[in-house]
Amino acid sequence: MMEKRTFSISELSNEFDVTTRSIRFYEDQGLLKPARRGQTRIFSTKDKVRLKLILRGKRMGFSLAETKELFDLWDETLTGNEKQLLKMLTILSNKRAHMEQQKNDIAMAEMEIETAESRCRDALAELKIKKEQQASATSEPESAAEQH
Amino acid sequence: MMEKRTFSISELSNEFDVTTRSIRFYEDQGLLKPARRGQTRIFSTKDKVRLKLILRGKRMGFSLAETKELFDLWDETLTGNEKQLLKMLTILSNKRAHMEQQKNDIAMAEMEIETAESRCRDALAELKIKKEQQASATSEPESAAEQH
DNA sequence: AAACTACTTTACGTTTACGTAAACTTTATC
DNA sequence: GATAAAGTTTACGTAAACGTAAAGTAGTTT
Repeated sequence: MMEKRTFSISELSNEFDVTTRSIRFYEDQGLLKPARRGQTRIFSTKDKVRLKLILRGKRMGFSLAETKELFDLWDETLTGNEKQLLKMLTILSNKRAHMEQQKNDIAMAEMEIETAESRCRDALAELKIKKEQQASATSEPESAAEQH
Repeated sequence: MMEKRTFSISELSNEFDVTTRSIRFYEDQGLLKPARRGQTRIFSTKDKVRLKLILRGKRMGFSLAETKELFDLWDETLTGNEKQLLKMLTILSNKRAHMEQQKNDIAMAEMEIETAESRCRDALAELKIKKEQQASATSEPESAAEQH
């Protein structure tokens, strides 16, 4: 019932399509904290979840530093004092605002993509008509006379 | 009725909250093509629109090179051959996919932000209760005896 | 005319997020 | 026990997107 609970670096690398270099870099920056067996890194499911969050954060435009700050604050909420908790709430609120902006951006972009697509389709249709005219002009030479 | 049709670099800089350095850099990279009066740049409304698109692209995670490619293809659709138009449609389709991914990411993140917020609120409520208990313990010393 | 303001070019510096190569260790396989 | 496979550290290199400083020009206000 329980998922496999540890992962090698290459397993994560394959699963998330990210280089081992990147994973090690994320550890170096304090975003991941894999255990070790000898020298070898052993990643827990927590590490795996965090890696997923890192990558999603990147897609959303967050820097590694921002994501790390969130992770750190999140850990502190377990034992956190009031100040930390309030700071966390502030940051979460900012993320919300950021996401609202992004939703707006996406909505605008979607509309523009639609108009761009129809412009392309129209242009293609134009080309097609021209081609057909050309074809009929060569196969029915008398129509060339009509062009006078 | 018509909007003012030209802008100085600092006007755009102020309006979009971006440095003049960035604007010049965008020109340097071929994303903007302001006219000149002597040495001085004169930006048209088209430039202004493009600047807006550049910035929104950035917020959406597009590189300047990607945005430039879109601009170039867009211009070509006016005179474009079939190949260019089909390429444009492909790219637009990719952008759509990208945006679907982003919408997914945002939806997930929104959920997680909500759970994070309630965790914070719960923790704050806990702290408040503790504080009140402490306060009543000091103001009503006999309750200390109850702790036996 | 002097000073101010906005604009310009040139060019080197900086941060982020890795890529890439070299040299080494540990573990599994033949 | 050699050799391959997967892992490691160390360290220099790189692309993108500007920041920043220097030095010059062009118009305009005092």
